[in-house]
Amino acid sequence: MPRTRQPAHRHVASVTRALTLLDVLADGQEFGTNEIARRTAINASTVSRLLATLAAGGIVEHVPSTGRYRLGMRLLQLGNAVLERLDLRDIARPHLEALVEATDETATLSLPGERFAVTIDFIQSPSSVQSIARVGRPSVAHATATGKVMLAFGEIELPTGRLESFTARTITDHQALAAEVERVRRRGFGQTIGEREEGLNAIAFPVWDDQARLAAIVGVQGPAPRFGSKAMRRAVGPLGEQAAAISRGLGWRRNEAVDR
Amino acid sequence: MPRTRQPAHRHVASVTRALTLLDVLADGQEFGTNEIARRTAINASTVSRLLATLAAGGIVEHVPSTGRYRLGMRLLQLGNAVLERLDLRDIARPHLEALVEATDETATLSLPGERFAVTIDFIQSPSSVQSIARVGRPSVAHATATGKVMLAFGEIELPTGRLESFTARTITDHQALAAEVERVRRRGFGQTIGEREEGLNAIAFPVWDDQARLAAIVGVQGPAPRFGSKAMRRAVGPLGEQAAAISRGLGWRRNEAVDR
DNA sequence: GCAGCTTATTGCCTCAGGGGCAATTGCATG
DNA sequence: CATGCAATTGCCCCTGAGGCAATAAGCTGC
Repeated sequence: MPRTRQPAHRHVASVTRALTLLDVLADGQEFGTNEIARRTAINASTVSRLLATLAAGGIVEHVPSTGRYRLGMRLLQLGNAVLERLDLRDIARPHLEALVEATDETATLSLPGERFAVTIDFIQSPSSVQSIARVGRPSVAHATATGKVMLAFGEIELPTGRLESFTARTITDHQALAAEVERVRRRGFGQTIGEREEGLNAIAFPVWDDQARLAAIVGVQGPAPRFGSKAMRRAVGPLGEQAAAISRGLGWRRNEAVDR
Repeated sequence: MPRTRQPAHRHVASVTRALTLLDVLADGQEFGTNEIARRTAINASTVSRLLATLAAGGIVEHVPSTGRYRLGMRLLQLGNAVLERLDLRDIARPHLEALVEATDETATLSLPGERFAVTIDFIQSPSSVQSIARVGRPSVAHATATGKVMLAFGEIELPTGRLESFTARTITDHQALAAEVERVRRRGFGQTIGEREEGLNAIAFPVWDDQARLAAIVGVQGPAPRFGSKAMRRAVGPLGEQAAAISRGLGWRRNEAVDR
């Protein structure tokens, strides 16, 4: 099996355009053809034809009653195919449970991505009614504990564009972010205090694969009144332990999986 | 808001091709460019460029170590965006729980699609170790209880192509299928006995929306030794009740949602 | 280590097919 | 009833997508 020529391809414009449509639809709302055309600056006739093509593949669906389009069922299937291969989840699950047991807060497992980390599993705190985690949800790099861990330990450079502000405490300055990432690196874990969402605090630890590269990120998050600095400090120990335990689990699994 | 011209569009070929690639990748395996090219009868250079385009959008990812491609994280996000809008799930959840409580078997909730139904939620039987349900999994129309309900009560015509055989009991004859569907219609629910999978039995009921159209399908399934004909007969009552309860729930919700 | 296989990617050329415009149809609104 | 906006489609032109062949990079067996 040959390898390793880095793809620096000519892209297929119509496919790129189709993906742009999905960007618009990704927030869960329904949109009309013209609405999408306006938001993407693609000609409405083109949008109409692209949507029809995507609809034929089940990627989007046409809602007859409104004449608008939304994401289709096929995406459920595809999304789940992705989930199925993440055996990482199976390994990590008991540790997430242990974490919730120990901290009484919501525990999350995320995978580092290109620009943000993606939640692939979580266990809700028994005390939280409202869901604050969701599979597939992106963790913004500069404003979440998970994201900071990704920046600190993943092999990626810091974001260069504008840093979106979510609350008054969000780090929006590149210098400050670099310093914070350095702190995370030294301290070994990431932390946010109301930077992504008012009153939401979190800490997150890296999970390493057998090559000592960032494989995943585990985090604990909770509402400020309950999960304040004291509770966070108490949670650091258990979280670090469980993160390490998952790393060890990955090691075994990897070794088993190596077949050559 | 204008409406209702039925799209009978010219499709965009490159996008269709891109979707074909996803078909191949959908089973969860990794594939190389040439491998995919062979399976889809698309030229390898085209496949290479399409994959690069999809990879740029996060729909697939390039695994550097093997040089192959697999489905990407973005699909998690998109799949979950679909799930988020299915408030049907929230309505149905307690009823699924009640069903598991009553029958001790796995309960599923599915949405009728074009050619098959899609599982959108389920609760595992406490007695089953092995998972026999999964979100996003398609229920074949002619070989599952859920699928039969879809054929019987959805506004779609029976499949015309070859009926794939999964076990010795799978209905593969169109006449026989028509008769079975008619029986489902009269009896009010669907049933399969080892037709989709050896030793797996199931029954399924329709859920109606306020327009008396098929909105969803609830089912109960279990292994033959435990969930035999007697157990199935016992399960019919509770299943029918819960299905009706969900239909009522939908009614309320719809009425609340109507804003014009 | 070399010869010969396979695989992935890219340059180049050509022409099919995709994009844009404008016309058409269908609703909605005043 | 007139006007306006949305969605789709016919048509034409030209771009950009696809195919071929060349190239690069492994991997396999000897």
